[in-house]
Amino acid sequence: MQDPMKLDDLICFAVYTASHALNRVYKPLLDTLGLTYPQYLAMVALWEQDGQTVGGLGEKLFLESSTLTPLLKRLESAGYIRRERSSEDERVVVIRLSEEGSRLKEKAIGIPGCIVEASGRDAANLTRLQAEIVALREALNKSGTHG
Amino acid sequence: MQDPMKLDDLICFAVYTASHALNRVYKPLLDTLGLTYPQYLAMVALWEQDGQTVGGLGEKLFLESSTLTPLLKRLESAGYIRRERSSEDERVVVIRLSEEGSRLKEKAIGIPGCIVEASGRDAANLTRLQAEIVALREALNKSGTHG
DNA sequence: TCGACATATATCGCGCGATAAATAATCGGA
DNA sequence: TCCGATTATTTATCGCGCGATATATGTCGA
Repeated sequence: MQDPMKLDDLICFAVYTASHALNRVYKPLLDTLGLTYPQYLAMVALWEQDGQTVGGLGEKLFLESSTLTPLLKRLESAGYIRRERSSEDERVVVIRLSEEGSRLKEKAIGIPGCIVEASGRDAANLTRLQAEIVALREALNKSGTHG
Repeated sequence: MQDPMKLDDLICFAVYTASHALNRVYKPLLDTLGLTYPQYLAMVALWEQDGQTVGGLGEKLFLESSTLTPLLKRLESAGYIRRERSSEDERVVVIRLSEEGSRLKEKAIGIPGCIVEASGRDAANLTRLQAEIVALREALNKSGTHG
């Protein structure tokens, strides 16, 4: 039997380094928008559906509110979003895109295409891989909650 | 044509969240070893081949010396490694496992199996996915160096 | 042998991300 | 009305990751 502890055979190492590689491709693109990678993902979530709550965003992005709150504050001080307490339920904070935040989507619209190109694969191939990675994520998340 | 800006369709989002999911599975396991995730990967690289240089490790792990040096210093102060300047070339720093660092492998040996189990897949399936993710990483890295 | 350039690592500064734990405010039901 | 649950914020801590720069050493050629 082979050594189970080979770096290049670890799925975690593959994902870890792929994540960095993606980050490096994204960085120059996101720099022009003044966004970090997680901030970009939060903006994508908001472009998709404006007016989400902090908790709702956290569920989508798999982030805790203690991570999200400072991140959202940075987006607010950058002028891309507003944070408003809901009048119906004062515990809840609703995130709304500002004009500038909405407009930013136009500048970002080409980014996913750049990534597809950099991946050197066609869209269908990438979609299939993406679905497999999501399945892995789901299995891992499930294993955590079960014990 | 569909909106290219859907969160759940972005490969980057899949990788980003899968990386987090992995991290959460690893965390309790690594806590018992006193290692962080990147530190664990550095140790795996060293268990595989002791006596590597800082630069060599950086190439394997895709990390700059400005990231690696502090990380290795933390491993050194934890007592897992030693950092020794090469006598042949005084510019080079060679990393060697301490006794304790070598022994740590025994405590870590079960971890990859835990991850496989948490993934809910058989080893062959996981190996195939892992290879695909590596291929993605390689393509992305290549795209960066080419321009 | 000297000087210019290359290489290997370290240092510094920066900001962010992530977590845990404590706090506060609010909601809703018994 | 009170108590547990929910939602978000705050605080403190830590490490990662990068770019730019510094330092020391090595190398090669004139």
